Amino acid sequence: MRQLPAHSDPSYGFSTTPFGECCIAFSNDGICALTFPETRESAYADLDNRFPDVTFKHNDEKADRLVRQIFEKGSKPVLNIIGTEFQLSIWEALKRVPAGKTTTYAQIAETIGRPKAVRAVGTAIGANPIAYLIPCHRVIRTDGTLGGFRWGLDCKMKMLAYEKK
DNA sequence: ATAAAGGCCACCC
DNA sequence: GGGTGGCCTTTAT
Repeated sequence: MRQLPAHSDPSYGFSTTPFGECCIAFSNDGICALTFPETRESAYADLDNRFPDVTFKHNDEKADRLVRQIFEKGSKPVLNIIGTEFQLSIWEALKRVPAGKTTTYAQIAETIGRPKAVRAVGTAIGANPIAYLIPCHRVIRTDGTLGGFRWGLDCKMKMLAYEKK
């Protein structure tokens, strides 16, 4: 699996979104993480766990600039997505789900040509490193119920309502 | 190498 | 509504 190069000026910072405070991590290669942690400590832990060999510089100013671009201007910044082949195929499929629409875990499994891997699809979606920009909140269960969400079903509902017209 | 844990689903009650 | 068995990947022993 590809790693985040240490020479690419990895940084992170906190900022405010319509869904609460987020932690965003980025480097010269693009955004590598966007999370909605309960506490800052858990945000650090999350980053450290995902990129054990990388030390990030604190830069709230740049973080804030990025967050404004995303949530105020609606632009789609460059992403630097790091994961296994299986995960990448799923996260790419997620990016093709338009805002305001939902899909199901089973449909994603179908899309990537692994119709039986539904359970694994759920796990991989849960491991999505870049919340919102990789729209894991648009995936619900086949029976129409919400399914799970890493940062709480509340947050998932807010995101869906926000996109629903 | 192997076990255990998942943001699931279909099927039963 | 709740419980079981099967499915597949990832992570931690």
